[in-house]
Amino acid sequence: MNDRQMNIGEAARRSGVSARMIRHYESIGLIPKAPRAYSGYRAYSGNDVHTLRFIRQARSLGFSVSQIEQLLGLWRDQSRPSRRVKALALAHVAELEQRIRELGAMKRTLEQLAAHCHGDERPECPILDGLAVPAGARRRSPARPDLTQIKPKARAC
Amino acid sequence: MNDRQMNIGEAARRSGVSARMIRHYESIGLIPKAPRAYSGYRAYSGNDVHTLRFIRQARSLGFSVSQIEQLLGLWRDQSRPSRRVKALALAHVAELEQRIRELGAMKRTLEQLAAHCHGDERPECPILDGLAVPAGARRRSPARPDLTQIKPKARAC
DNA sequence: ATACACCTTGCCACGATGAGAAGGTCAAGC
DNA sequence: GCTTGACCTTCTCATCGTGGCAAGGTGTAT
Repeated sequence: MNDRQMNIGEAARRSGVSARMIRHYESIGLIPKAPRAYSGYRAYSGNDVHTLRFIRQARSLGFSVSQIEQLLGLWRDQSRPSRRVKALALAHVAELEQRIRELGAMKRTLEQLAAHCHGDERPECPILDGLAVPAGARRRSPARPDLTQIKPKARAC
Repeated sequence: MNDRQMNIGEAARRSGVSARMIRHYESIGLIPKAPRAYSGYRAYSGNDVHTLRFIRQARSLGFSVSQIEQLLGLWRDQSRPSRRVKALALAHVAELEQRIRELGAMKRTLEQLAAHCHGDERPECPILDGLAVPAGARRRSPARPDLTQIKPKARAC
């Protein structure tokens, strides 16, 4: 029943992946090039929609496109050892934890600064003062190398 | 002693902002155009370095460039009400919290999927199955009621 | 004079997504 | 037939912060 071919719009609606992103995924090789109808329109099957849903789900869990590439490969490989999938998933969990820790550190620092700020009409502001002073100089134990330096992985989500 | 003018490289070293990013910040108007020596080299003062450190610190706390623009404005305005700074900071804390929540939700979902995966040589894999099924349709897994119901917070191996 | 470190500008790339332009295709209604 | 409107095609540009590379000018030390 799902063997009906459909255009990109319907595939987008059914999968939850925008038509724009379907084309994008095709262009970067994440999904194979869709066959074209005589009109030049891309033609998708129910199976393709299934794949797109897989991709959307993986994206919503924060997997990068290259990770999804691997996941798709494992998904299609009926004889994969589940060990490899689990390793991928747990590695991603670790990444998520790392990013959560980084954001948490930012939040904590900022909250501490904000806690000391009156937040009224007066100009004195420990928040601005805190930003103006290098992070390490604000510590009780003056560890020279600023271990508080965090490097966001250039990947906002 | 800090009135000495310096080239971009030294300003970068002293502030912790790369020369590249200093030029970038200048080009997008976050910092004013640096005066040029006869050679065409940009000339920076100790004050400029101070500003750059402020920027670096704000970036490391996750403020966006446009937010930093506002913070710089408040920093320079000696008569700002600290209320406005605090509002900015707390709004950013809320953003951070939001992102942390999102990442935490991803992590939790992924951990739950991983917890049910044996992670051995066999191909069966609840992780891939979970990705293949739309999120809403995965309330319970009737296939293995013993695992899903007994272990609420199963930890992955 | 020659080497080398530093500076300049400019373009390209990342990742995932959105916006828009300019044009082709299809199906329904007259 | 013809028009309309929804849908499709490709293309380019923008986001955001950062890095890389290239080609060329400058400054200083040997």
